[in-house]
This record gives sequence, structure tokens and C-alpha cells, in this order.
Amino acid sequence: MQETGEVQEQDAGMRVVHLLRAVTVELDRIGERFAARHALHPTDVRALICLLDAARTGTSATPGTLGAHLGLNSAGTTAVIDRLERLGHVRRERDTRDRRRVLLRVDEGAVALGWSFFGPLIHEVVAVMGRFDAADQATIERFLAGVHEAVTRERAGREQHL
Amino acid sequence: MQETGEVQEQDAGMRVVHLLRAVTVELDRIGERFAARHALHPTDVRALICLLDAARTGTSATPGTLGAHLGLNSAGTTAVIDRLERLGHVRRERDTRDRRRVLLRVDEGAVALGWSFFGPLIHEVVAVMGRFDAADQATIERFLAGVHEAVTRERAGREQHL
DNA sequence: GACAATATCTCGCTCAGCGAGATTCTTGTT
DNA sequence: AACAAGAATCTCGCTGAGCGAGATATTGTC
Repeated sequence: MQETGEVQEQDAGMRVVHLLRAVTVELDRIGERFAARHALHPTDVRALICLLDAARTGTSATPGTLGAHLGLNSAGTTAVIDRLERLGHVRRERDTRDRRRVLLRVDEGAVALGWSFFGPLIHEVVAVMGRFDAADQATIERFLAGVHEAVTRERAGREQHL
Repeated sequence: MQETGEVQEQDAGMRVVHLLRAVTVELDRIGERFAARHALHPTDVRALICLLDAARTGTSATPGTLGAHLGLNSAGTTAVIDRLERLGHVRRERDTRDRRRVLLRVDEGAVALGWSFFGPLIHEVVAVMGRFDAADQATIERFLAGVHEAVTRERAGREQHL
């Protein structure tokens, strides 16, 4: 990794790549920890996050949207919802307009659970941001937005050829 | 996924948190895509990354270190290595010093496979970094290092109470 | 009303990962 | 040297997540 400090200038990019990867690995691990602690599977955590996102933005979630989001089969999606429902984190409610559909309502306890997971992380990141002045914060934000856009584009490109 | 309309979070910290999360989600998805395309499981990809890291830093990998890194059981670890070996990505070699141990050697093809996965991503991130001057790059690096340190500490703290 | 499309669920199967324990080799003790 | 304790890995049997195929119920269209 540390090749005697050669080519220091352009290696900032490489160091940042490795830092980004390290951060994602850590976040994944925290997710796994959280899952294990609450008798959930990693997939269930992802599902819960997805449902909380939907609740936060006001959009109503259904088994279909959830499954698409998680990349799961309809059978697998049913299984995930069954598990979450059994734990009382989510309820199924028939849509009165289109009675084929089922609306997924997250329980209050699940929202609290979500915050107990994200809260400390958010706090940490906000604290780190606090060490920088407004101009630097804007720089950081632009960088992350750029990475997000680039990575999303990369993925979209890979989806192309199957 | 997208924060359309929701302007309540004008706090830069919050926006950065969401960006970080979005980036990790995208990276995870790319990993899944990569896995599906090469007849690998997500765990196998993580294992491959771990082995490539070891090869890159010169440290010799064993089933034990790999399993610890992946959070797998010894039985599960054996299974992962079996799969990778069957695909020709890794070879088992008895350690001549401590003949209880097995050393894991990654095949040349696996290294190439790793680069075909990471290469484009690295290129993208480096390109984004190229949009910033040296001072801003240093800021970004300090920020990510700070987040990494904070997140790692968070996880360590959670490991505490089981 | 017959028909295709849509949303969800059921059934049977495969295989990743777990726990328990077997195997092989090393190291320290006597 | 012989033996016990420990370490690294592997084998076996099992549970359960997720898949494919198909069943069921509901909607809009002709």
C-alpha cells in the first residue's frame, strides 16, 4: 500500500478510493451487527430501511415495490414481509382502491428501531462535518454528490449488458 | 432513495449522511451485479476482495483469517474456499512451517477479475477527484478519514455489549 | 361476460451457512 | 520420548433464505 511515498500527488485519488471502500465495509458490518442483535437478517434490515424511506417521503410501499427494491423474487418478498410482520415491525393492509394490492405500514416501534440504528451514525458524521468550515463542507458535499452520480452511472452502464 | 421535495434537511450534515448511504447502497449493488455475472455469491466477492487485499499487502491469507474477516463459521469458510477453488480463483497450499495451516494463493485470473471489477470504479472516483484542486482534495481526504475513524469507533462500541 | 394483465401468495426445491465433532499437526510438560 | 492440551482445518447433518413455477384474486378492456 505505502510504496515509499512515490507519486504522492495523484495517489490522493487512490487513497480516497480505499477510504470510501473502507467506510462502506464498516457500514455494512454495522448493519449486520444491528441485524443479528434484533433477530433480523441483513435482507430484513434493508427492507426496513426501504420501508422507512417510503414512510418518510410519504410514498406508500407495497410488496411489489419492496421486492423490486431489494432485487427479490415475489416468493422471497412474501417471506421477508412475513418475517417482519411476525416481529410486529410491519402490518399488511389491503388497498381499498385496488384490492389486489397490499399496503405495508411500518409500526411505530420499527421507526424507533430505525433511529436507534441510524441515530448514532448520523451524529458521528455530523460531528465530523462540524470540524470543517462552510466552504469545505460545500466541497465535501460536491465531492460526494459527484461520486454518487458517477457510481450510479457506472452501475446503470453495467445493467446494460444484462 | 431520492430526496425529492424534502427540503427540511437543509443541514449539510444530513445531506452528507444521505449521500454516503446512497453511495454505499450503489457500491453494494455493483458488487451484487458483479457476483451474479461471474457465478459468484456476494460472500464470494467479499472473500475475493479480502484475498486480493492480502496479496496486495504481502500478508499470507489462510482459511482462519478469511473466515474471521467475513464473519463466517469454519464450516462456512471451507465452503467459500471450495467454491473459489472449484472456479480456479484460488489454490490451497499447505504451509511448510506449520503444517496445520493452509495458505490461500489467488490465481492470476482472479487478480484480473478483481481489476475488471474495481478498475472502472477507481477510474470514476479519480476523475471526480480531478475536478478539485490540491487543497480541496486534502479536505476531502481528511473528511473521509474522519468518517472512517468515527464509523469504525462506532462499530467497535457496538461490539462491546455483545 | 370472456379475457388479458396485474399483484400477491403457495409449494417444492436448492444451497449457503451453522453447530457439533472428527482429523491432523504443533507445542509444552513431564 | 510420550502424552496432553491446543490450534487449524475439514466433514456431516440440519435449518432456513430465496428461486422457479404455478395458483388465486382483482382490475380494466373488448
